Amino acid sequence: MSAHPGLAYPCLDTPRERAVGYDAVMETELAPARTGGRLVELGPGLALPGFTLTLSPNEEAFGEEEEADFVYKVLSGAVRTTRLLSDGRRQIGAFYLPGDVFGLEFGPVHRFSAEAVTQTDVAIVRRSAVERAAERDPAIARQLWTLASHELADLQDHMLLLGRKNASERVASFLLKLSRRAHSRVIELPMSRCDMADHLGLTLETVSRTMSQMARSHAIDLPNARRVVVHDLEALAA
Amino acid sequence: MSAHPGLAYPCLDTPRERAVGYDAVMETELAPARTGGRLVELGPGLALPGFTLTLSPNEEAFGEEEEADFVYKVLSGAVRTTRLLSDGRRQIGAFYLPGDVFGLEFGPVHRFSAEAVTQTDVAIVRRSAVERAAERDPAIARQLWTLASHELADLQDHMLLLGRKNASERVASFLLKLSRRAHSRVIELPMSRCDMADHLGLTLETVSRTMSQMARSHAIDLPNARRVVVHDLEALAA
DNA sequence: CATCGGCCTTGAGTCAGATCAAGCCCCTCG
DNA sequence: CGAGGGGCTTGATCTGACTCAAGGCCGATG
Repeated sequence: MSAHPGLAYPCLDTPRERAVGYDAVMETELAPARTGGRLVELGPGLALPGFTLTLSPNEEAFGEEEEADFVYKVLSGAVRTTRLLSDGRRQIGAFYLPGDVFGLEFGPVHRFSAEAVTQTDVAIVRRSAVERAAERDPAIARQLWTLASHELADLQDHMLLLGRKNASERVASFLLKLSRRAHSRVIELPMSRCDMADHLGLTLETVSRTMSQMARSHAIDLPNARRVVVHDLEALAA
Repeated sequence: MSAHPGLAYPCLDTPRERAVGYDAVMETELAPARTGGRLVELGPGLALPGFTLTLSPNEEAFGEEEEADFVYKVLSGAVRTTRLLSDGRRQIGAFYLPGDVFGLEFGPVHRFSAEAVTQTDVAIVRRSAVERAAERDPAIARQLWTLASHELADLQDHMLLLGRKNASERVASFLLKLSRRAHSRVIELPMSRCDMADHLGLTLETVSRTMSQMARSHAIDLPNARRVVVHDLEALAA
């Protein structure tokens, strides 16, 4: 459970080194009884033995093309999944907040990398254990399909956002989603403007300007850069 | 199996009427022996009893929010999946060509609509039959996960395209994908410029201009609007 | 407490792609 | 064969978001 030093790099610095530290985890995971394994609840009524692990900011949980041996659940902090173009352009597919499951792959390898946004605790479960459980119990299989279902629905929504919405609609949709998710009009943003931009298909300057504009028009409050109070975003989005 | 008249509408005309014709299908499907049911191969070694159906251009296979009772496979023609914004902006999530399976949902309802691009034959299988088969046989369940896997991988790629690529990269990626898919440098485009634009997050004019430009620089040939011969797209995309 | 380094904001200028507007091509149908 | 219409192309213009650049804020650090 040791935290490895996060790799500091500017916003658009390209190829990141793989954070190490998995060998130890994999070893301990193979002997759960001796090393403090615990039950991880991947879904309602879907608990499997696994382990916890702390990631430093920007540390990778897994990299693109890496073997998908584990399924992850965020306990605290935040995780982003990213794909890179060879020249360093980056697309953040999704952010995962406490309670979210990520890294649930269908194929043998991950098709994107996952990195901690801030210091983050994750629980991990061996994929083989998940698969065995699903084959034993159709209800568990259905649970997994439900997880994947929400994932896919979010991706579809996000494609519409990336393909057809303008800057203020994108930012508004994002903030509304976070607000709904937090059940609160007050949002703590764990991610930088650059992360938001790479998620929304904008530049960080445009994100910043758009949020300033929203604050000026009293659709939101910005007590500081990482805190947003939503007032009248519905009106603004429309 | 009767073809219902396609609804003719301009490119960006918004809310489409639901094409009817399912009641008949559902009835026949319930009595397969008597009405010509056949085995539909959803994946390698995954054949289930189902039916065929012909869709006219622009006819819906299913609509957004409709119950996901069937899984579909394209036999001939082409299908697009679309999501709409209230003001008519449209995002085409994917095109499905002969051999492709679509409409495989995790949740109870479809999260997008599916329409025929051209006249299209599809095979349909009851979803309940698919689920029952998956619960009986883990190998079938794995087949379904593989299908979903490719779907998800494509969505991820497409998000990167929508979020971070410029117009010529988008068109180039699209044409390359079709070319790879067809195992041929000659592509027949079943879809209009408008459909391409709504898939790539561009306007139809930009798609047209970009392709003309590619033809002028001899990266492609355009014998006519719906046929493309790929020459040197790799170079152009880079 | 001063300095440093990330982030964030803001401004000015530019440009890729959207918008608006003809006109063309080609297929269908009378 | 001529008219009509849908889809495609092309041109002119506009504009929203990007780029480049400067400076401010703030937390970490010595």
